[in-house]
Amino acid sequence: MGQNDAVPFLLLIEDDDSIRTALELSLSRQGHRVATAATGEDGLKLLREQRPDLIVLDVMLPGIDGFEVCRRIRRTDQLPIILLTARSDDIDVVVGLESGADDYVVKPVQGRVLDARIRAVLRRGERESTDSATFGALVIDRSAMTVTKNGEDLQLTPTELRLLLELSRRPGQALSRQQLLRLVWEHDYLGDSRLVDACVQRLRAKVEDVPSSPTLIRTVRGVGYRLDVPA
Amino acid sequence: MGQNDAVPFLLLIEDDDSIRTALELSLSRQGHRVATAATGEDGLKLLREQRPDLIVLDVMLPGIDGFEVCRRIRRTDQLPIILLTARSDDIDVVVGLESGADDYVVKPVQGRVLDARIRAVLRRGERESTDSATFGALVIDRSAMTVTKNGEDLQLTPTELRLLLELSRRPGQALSRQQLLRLVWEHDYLGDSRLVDACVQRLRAKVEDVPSSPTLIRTVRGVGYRLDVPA
DNA sequence: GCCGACTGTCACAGAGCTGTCACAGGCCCT
DNA sequence: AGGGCCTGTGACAGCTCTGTGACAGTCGGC
Repeated sequence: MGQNDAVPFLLLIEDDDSIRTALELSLSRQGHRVATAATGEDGLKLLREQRPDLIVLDVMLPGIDGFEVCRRIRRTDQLPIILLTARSDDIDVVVGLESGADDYVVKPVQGRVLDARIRAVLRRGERESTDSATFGALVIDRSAMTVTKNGEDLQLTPTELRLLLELSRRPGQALSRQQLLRLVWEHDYLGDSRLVDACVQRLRAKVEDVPSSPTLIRTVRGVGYRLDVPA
Repeated sequence: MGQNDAVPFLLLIEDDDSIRTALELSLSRQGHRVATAATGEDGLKLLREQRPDLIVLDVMLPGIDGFEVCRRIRRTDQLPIILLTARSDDIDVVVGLESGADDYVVKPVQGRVLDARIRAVLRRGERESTDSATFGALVIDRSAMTVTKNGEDLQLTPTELRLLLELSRRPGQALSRQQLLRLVWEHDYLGDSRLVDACVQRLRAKVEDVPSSPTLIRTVRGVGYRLDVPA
């Protein structure tokens, strides 16, 4: 199963021998592992046997065409598919993408362009499960609801976590105490309480390297606080 | 906040008035909600305020260009970005995709093509429901609907099984009690009942090695629970 | 340097959250 | 109809977290 290998494992389905060979060579050079097939049937068979990470699929194939291969794959599989074609009609692009492809590339295509598109599609797949933001050594995983600093898990309380999440959604932007109260506490009133300050302090104690001279959660005098993106 | 709306909420960043207006109209017709900005700065500001589901970003912008906007967004945000440009040089495509964009579209572009590409990027490959999933010593067989621990069959009750299945479909992702109620019980309301907690506890008793210090089904304070993939 | 305003820090009491348990009703099977 | 297993509920204890007020420290303007 290719899913978690470091090197992407691709299946290239293309009937034209010279194009197939050229692309296989080029993609191998870019650091991919490549399996190839010349027909849709062979491709579907290889897919089941080898479980690639991504499929590059020519549209004009003998027998069942690329659109149909794409649809059949999509009935049972969610793996990324890039359609490859000589036709650049808009309607083809739409049909291709609607049959479930992730991208549609028009031939002739430079190896490094295809490579870049492959990486973009694979990246997208990885991202679906991890919505994260990075601030220096701090990584906020919004789906797991965890925060790590230099790779170590930080134990944040629910309020601290909500505060950090709201700040991280507006990086570099100063948020007033009033705004933070609304966003994090869902209060509308502001007594002159030290509520926000106290929570910021507790958060800094866990997040900052030197809590007394913070570099991430900066104080904006007369306003509130701001989460900075280190340079 | 666009995250869970049915209608995709897009942010279009494009400095050319006529193109921007045309695209906005076209995308609205395709059923999207659209916000627009004419500069990178305004776009970044709108992004933070409005939290769109996807960004369509022109490359040639006054001030900071599209590539740079893209890179800045990627430091803290994982939302999909489609680059839009008049230049079709291969090198630009590569640079664009490497600055973190999900797709790269060359102007002029038909509305329905852009729409198809937007939908392709947004299409969330609902996590592939492979037949079996493994979490440490735990193996979940979705087609047989059985769960084994160190090879031994576990006798889960129907509700426990549904709960485990829902958690395992989103490994590493924290699910709130509310979400779990909807997914497992098909409730919409959340009284302060201990329902979810009680079921989790029963599940842990069967699934965890040491139920009192669980390593698989983790509590996320203030949120809910999460099924972790052991390292 | 002085002053006022703003911010950081601390300790503590009360609130809130979670884990746990016992129990009653419901469902299914026999 | 009876019995056994599931399931949902409420109560409760333990623990963590939260909000508050007081006070010290810091910053900036004059």
